[in-house]
Order: sequence, then structure tokens, then C-alpha cells
Amino acid sequence: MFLSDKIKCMDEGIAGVRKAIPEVPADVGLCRIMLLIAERLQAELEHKLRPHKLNDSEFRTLIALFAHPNGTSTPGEVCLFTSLGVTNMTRIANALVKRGLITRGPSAEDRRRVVMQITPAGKRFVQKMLPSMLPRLKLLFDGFTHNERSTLNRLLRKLAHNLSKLEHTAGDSP
Amino acid sequence: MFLSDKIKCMDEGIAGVRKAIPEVPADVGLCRIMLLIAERLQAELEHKLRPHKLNDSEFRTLIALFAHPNGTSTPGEVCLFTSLGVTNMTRIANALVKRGLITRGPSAEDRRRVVMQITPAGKRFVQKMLPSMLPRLKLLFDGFTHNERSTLNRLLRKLAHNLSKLEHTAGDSP
DNA sequence: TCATTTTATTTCACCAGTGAAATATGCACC
DNA sequence: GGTGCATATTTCACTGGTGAAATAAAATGA
Repeated sequence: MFLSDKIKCMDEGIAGVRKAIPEVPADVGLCRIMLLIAERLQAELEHKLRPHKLNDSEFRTLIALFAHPNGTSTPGEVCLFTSLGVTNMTRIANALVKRGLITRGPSAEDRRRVVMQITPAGKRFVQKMLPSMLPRLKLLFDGFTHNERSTLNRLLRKLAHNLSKLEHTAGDSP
Repeated sequence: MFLSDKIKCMDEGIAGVRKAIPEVPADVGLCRIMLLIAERLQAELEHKLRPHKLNDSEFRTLIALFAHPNGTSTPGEVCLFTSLGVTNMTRIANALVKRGLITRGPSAEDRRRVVMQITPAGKRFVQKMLPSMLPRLKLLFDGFTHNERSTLNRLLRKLAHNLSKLEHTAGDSP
């Protein structure tokens, strides 16, 4: 089922709810559409990776190492850049090691730490893979003017800012 | 860690990648920000539900039934409105039945089908729960003008349209 | 009518993320 | 120099989504 059909159904559904409980604002539609888009976007990102038996988390991890000086970093630091949970990193790194795209070993300076390093094969993979994703990315923003892109960017960051403020407040007060 | 910090780290990370591979466009940041927002938005939605031992999927299902004539529908139809996979519906319905919020039984007209019906307790739950989520939703769009909301809506739908077009094309051609 | 196809739901095995707790090391302060 | 706190990684049990296949009941049509 296509995303546009899902959105149509969602619109209908929300219209029904708002008829039953009129104080529900139209903004819930905005939220739901973002969730649907994100879901589909994630699927789109994984589309190219699947044939190579990698998922998006693993790819992000690989890219984080790629973009790092010496191609080395530690699990905790990689998680900062990728927004992945540290507890997932063990499994993700295992998978990448098994695929020969990174190596992993104990750190010399701090024996609590582990250093992950991208291998030459890993670098080649990123350098081949990343550009091959760009045409579809271009299509994704097809018809967007420069202005629209920057407006979208601004509005999303504004929303993110509000979300961050919400994180501070417990939220079950009144 | 707050969403705004995650976004800051993500921005840094992408800047690093773009320095290494300059043909990577800034649009990847737009994509990642949407994914981060969606993730956080989902968490926000589930925040209120968690004390009641429901997750968002279960709540959406309940609402779909609530908004339906007679409060009855079938798993397949509910999935249309909620964008949930049919295979999840069995588990979700099981949970809602156990909580006494819906009933489930065989259909009289078509014995392949199952009818799900919201119970009075389920209706009460929705009527109490939904309005209690509105204050935080209001905060979420705090500072957004009417115009900004509709622009965001328009741009997201435009993006969704492009995503739908991508779904048609296989995508691994050149 | 009876064989084929379509539709609806369920089951199952698998993948991926999460929080809490375990483990191990480093660091600071007395 | 040992005690207690902080940091880094891992393990584990649990939750939730997915696709493929099983099951069962219509619908189609020769």
C-alpha cells in the first residue's frame, strides 16, 4: 500500500474522530503525517542497503567511523553521532566485524574502552554506497525550491525545539 | 539526552561526512531531522499512555473503533485506518480484549471475518484520555502561526507525494 | 457442482530497540 | 593506598514490528 493511500485513510480516520470529539485539533494530523513519512523514509533508506545485508543502524555506524579522524572511535562516541542506544552498539559492531567492514579491539590508553576502526573494505563500501543513494535522495526533494527546503528545515527545527522543551516537563500535572 | 543535543551531534556528524564526500547534499540532514523528530514524537505520544499500560498501536486501534459507526469493525479495516500491519492486529486486539476495552467475536455475515467492538469502558477511556493529551499537543506547536502550520502541512504532503512516486520505481537501476 | 482463486485472519520465526543490571576500569579524595 | 563514585561496555529479558506460510471461508466460473 502506498504512502499516499495511507495518508488518505489517516485523514479520513482523523476526520471521523474530530466529528466525535470536536476539540481535537487538526495538528494531530500533522503529527501523524510526520510519523508516516518517517516510517516510509526509513524503509526507503534501508531499500538500497538490504541487498548488501546491512541495515540503517549499521550503515550509520560505518559512516560515523568513516567520517572520523583515522576512521577510529569508540562505541559510546559513535552512539553520540548516530543517536543509537549504546546497548545496541555491541550487536551492531558484531555484525560489522563479521562483515569485515570494521575491526574492534581494546583501547591502549583506557582499558574500559573499546576502539572500533573502519577497514579499507569498509571505506570502499561507504565510498561506493553513499553516492549510489544520491539520485533517489534528489528525487525525494524533487520540485522543492531552495526556499521551500530552508522553510521546511526551519519549521522542523522549531518543532524540535518545542519537543525539547516538552522533554523537560514531566507532563502529567493537570 | 535531549532531542536538541541529538540534532546538534547529527549536524556535526553530517558536516564531517560532507567534508569527506562533498557531493553529499544538505538534504540528508533534512531527512535525519525528520527521523529524529518522529522518534521523539512517538515517545511523546506513548508518554501519557504508558501509565495505563497501553502503547500507541493499541490506542490508535481503540480510537479507530471509537470513531466507527457502532464502535465495530474488523481487523483488516482497522489496519487501513491505523496503518498498522494486519499481522500485528491479532496481538494488539488480544491486549485490548484482556484490558476489557474491546470485545472480539466471529462475524455472522462472513465467517472469515472477526468483528471487534469497543466496550463502554473503552469509550470512556478514549473520552477521558484523548482530551488529556491536548495540552501537550498545544505546546508542541507553540509559537507556530496559522500560516506556518499550513506551510508545514503542505511541504510534508509534497514530500509524501514524492515518496509515493519513489515507491513505484524499483530504484536499483543506475 | 466442484476446482480454482481471492480474501481474512492467524501463527511463527526472526530482527531490532529498550531499560536494568552486571562487569570492569579509571579517577579523586581522604 | 584504599574507598567510593564515575565512566564504558556488555548482557539479558522483554517489547514490538515484519514477511512467509498456514488456515479457513467466500467468490468465481467452467
